[in-house]
Formats: sequence, structure tokens, C-alpha cells
Amino acid sequence: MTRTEIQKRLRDTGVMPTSQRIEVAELLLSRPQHLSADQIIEKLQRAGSRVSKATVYNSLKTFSETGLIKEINVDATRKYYDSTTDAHHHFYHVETGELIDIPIDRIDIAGLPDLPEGTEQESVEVLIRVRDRAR
Amino acid sequence: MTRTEIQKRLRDTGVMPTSQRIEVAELLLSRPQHLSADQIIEKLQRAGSRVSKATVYNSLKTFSETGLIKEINVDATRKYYDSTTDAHHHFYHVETGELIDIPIDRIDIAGLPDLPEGTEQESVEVLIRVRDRAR
DNA sequence: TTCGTTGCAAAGGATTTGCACTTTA
DNA sequence: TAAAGTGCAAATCCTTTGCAACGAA
Repeated sequence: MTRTEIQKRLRDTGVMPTSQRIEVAELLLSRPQHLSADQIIEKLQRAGSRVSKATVYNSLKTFSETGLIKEINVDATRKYYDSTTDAHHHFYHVETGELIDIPIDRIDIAGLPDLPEGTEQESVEVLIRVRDRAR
Repeated sequence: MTRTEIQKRLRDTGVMPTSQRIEVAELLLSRPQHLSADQIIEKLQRAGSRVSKATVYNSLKTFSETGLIKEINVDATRKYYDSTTDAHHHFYHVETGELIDIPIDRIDIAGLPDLPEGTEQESVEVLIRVRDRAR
């Protein structure tokens, strides 16, 4: 995704494409990945960027709210941000914290129970926790 | 679950059944439910208990480690503790924060992909996010 | 008496926020 | 030049931890 495409995507969702936001979006949207705010800040700094911590947090919050990225909560200690916003599933490596996407059509779910009275479905997500094989 | 049964369960998992731990365990294990540490502390205090915040946190941590209860991370801001430790799935009401159990055999999952190289499966969990139906 | 437990308050880590300054439209 | 965004530091929220007092074996 080029700088220009990113600017357009931001503008399309009503987010002013400042240089800081573009830096964050460019890093995150460059490929399917799952990063914490801290990892993003570290990568940006290592790349010589001067974006502040607060701005990264603010940007990630804004991006999540506008649907540009997706928040993932598997680890109670930190949020992860997913550059893939289409519905999909995940492997979660409990020891390394790594997340791996599973395409939505790769898993077949049958027999979903009726939703609780008065509610509508927002999403269905499968999380497969894995760990290094013993031996 | 009676006080005596709880004492036995604690002892069986190598956890010294102190009166504070019994209070916490009794509250949580009385029925299938999902509570945050804060909700537990509040309930205990409202019931006249004098268990300290630190002890509640310590107890919950110990219980999770010994498998007496299960930690749930759906909400990035806090942990929930599940009194049901058998594998099962959940509805999660994104507006109220409420969690509802779905029995494991109620959902049929087919075509799980191969696990990542060198890993073994720890669990498979389905999370269905719901919200109040519009109108 | 010994060792694990409790409880207070302080520490910690992740995220948010207040606010003055800067940028952009 | 008004509105929006940035960045620093302080504040907040949840959870953990240090440590002295306590309790059970």
C-alpha cells in the first residue's frame, strides 16, 4: 500500500492524513500483521521517526474507531492491532504472544446457538491457543 | 458447592484453604459466572467480608494457576474469571460486558487448519460478539 | 518456631488525558 | 486564524509486589 493510497484511505474515513498518522498507518498496513502499540513505537523509532508515544496511541485509537485496523484482545496486558480488518480467525501462541491469521473460510462452524434475546451478532471469532510441542 | 467441598478442592490442588481463599472461592464457584476482580471485591465487601484487595488478586492468580478457575481476556481493560473450567465457548455482549457460556458440544467446528509447525493445541475457543439489536 | 498468608501502601505497566504549542485548511 | 493534531508529562486504571505483622501447623 503506497503513501498515496494510505492518504486516500485516511481521508475516505474522515481522518486527517497528517504525516505522523501516515507513518503509523504505513508501518501497520504494509502487510498483514499484529503489533502492540509498544512494538509500533519501537519500530518507528528504530526507523528514525520522531512520532511521540501519545500520538501513536491516539492514532491507533482513531484508526480502530474508523475501522482502518482492528483491536485484538487476547493478552490481558496489552492490546494488539491487526492490519487485516476482514473477519478471520487466529492462532495464538501463548508463549511467544505471536498471532497468526486463519482465513475465514478455512474453518467451518456449524450449529451456532440462538443469540441471546434482543441481541444481534457482531462477529464470530475462533481463537486457537497453541504452545511449543512438549519434548 | 459447600464450604467443605471447597476446602477439599483447594487442598487437592495444593492450595492452603485459608478463610480468605475460601470466601473468594465460595463466591466465585457458587454458580457458573464471569466476574472481574473488582466485581468480586465489591461483592465481598457488600457481604461484610474484610478480605483485602491484594488478597483477592493473589487468590485469583493462585486459583487460575492451579486450574480452579479460568482467566478470560476479551476486554482489554480488565480480566474476567470464569468459574467454569471445562472447555466451552462464549457470547460476549460488547455493550454490557456480559459473558454467556455456550456448551462445547453446542457448536460444531470442522476443518481446523494444521497447527503452526512445532506447536500443539492448548484450546479452541469461539467468541460470538453481540450487541443490542438496533431498534 | 517456622513458613506460608495477609494487607497495606507503594510500585508497575499500558493507555489516556490536560494543555500549550504547532500545523493545516 | 480557527480547528485539528502533536507531544510532553502527569494522571489513571488494573494488577503486582515489598514487607512487616499474622496465623496455622
